[in-house]
Amino acid sequence: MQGPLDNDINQDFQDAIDVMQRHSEIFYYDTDSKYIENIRSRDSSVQYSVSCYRYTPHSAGSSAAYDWGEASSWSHVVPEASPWGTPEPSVLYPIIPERLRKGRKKLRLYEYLHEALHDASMVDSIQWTDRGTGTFHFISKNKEKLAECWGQRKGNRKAMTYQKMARALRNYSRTGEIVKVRRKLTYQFNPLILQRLETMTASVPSTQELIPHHQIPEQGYYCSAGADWHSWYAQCPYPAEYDFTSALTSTEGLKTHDPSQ
DNA sequence: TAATCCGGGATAGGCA
DNA sequence: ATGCCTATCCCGGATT
Repeated sequence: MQGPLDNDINQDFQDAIDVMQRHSEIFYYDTDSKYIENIRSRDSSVQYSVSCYRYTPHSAGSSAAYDWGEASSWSHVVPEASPWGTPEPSVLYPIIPERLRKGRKKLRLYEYLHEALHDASMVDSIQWTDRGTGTFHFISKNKEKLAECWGQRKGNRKAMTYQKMARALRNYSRTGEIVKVRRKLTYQFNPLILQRLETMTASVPSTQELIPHHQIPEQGYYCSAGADWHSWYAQCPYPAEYDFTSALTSTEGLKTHDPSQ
């Protein structure tokens, strides 16, 4: 349940992020075992803010794959020197560098969209409509850019288009992972999926980490996915089919009951 | 009327 | 080799 106060806090918090995004350029890149995140202010009077994270494999010395669900793999460290004192990184990675994903199942579209929703460079393509309910929308003008990025991320030979990406999104309405909202270019995450994505996001560096913790409301955006179940359930095309118990415990996608069983 | 968006069948490709 | 799952392709209808 989200009260008016929560909404006010969330709105203020979102406003703050919007201001940051408007006045800053946020870049990510990684070195050997470190992931460096920068907010470079467009206002020269404001100093850069830098966050640096060290990725620590659990079995030292081995080539252990990055454990997506393991929060302790990342630790916040103080960078030895400002990355801006070093040559500009030639490659800027998306929020989750693809090469850190090895050993993990293929990136799902809804995971990518969730990433994009936290990616300042994608704010002109996709935005939260209501983060608390997991509702988001594409920006008509730039939605193709997001689709192209998705296609590139997948390594497709042919260019991805919004048409094709939206078709994949509609497939999710069958599994309940994402449903279409009766509003143009607007979709909604399943609350359980959103909760899981938010949990994963919280274990990986994000722009949220750049905000001093004492300034983050305890029930901030990242925790507000506690989810408007009723509104989501109303959108669900096959509500009777969802197995919420297994969905809560499963690490995979939502399962559906086979009526024939 | 054209452009855009949406829905869905068919199929390719990866994976267990 | 097979079946399942997901993404992609493509077309037609609805909406703006």
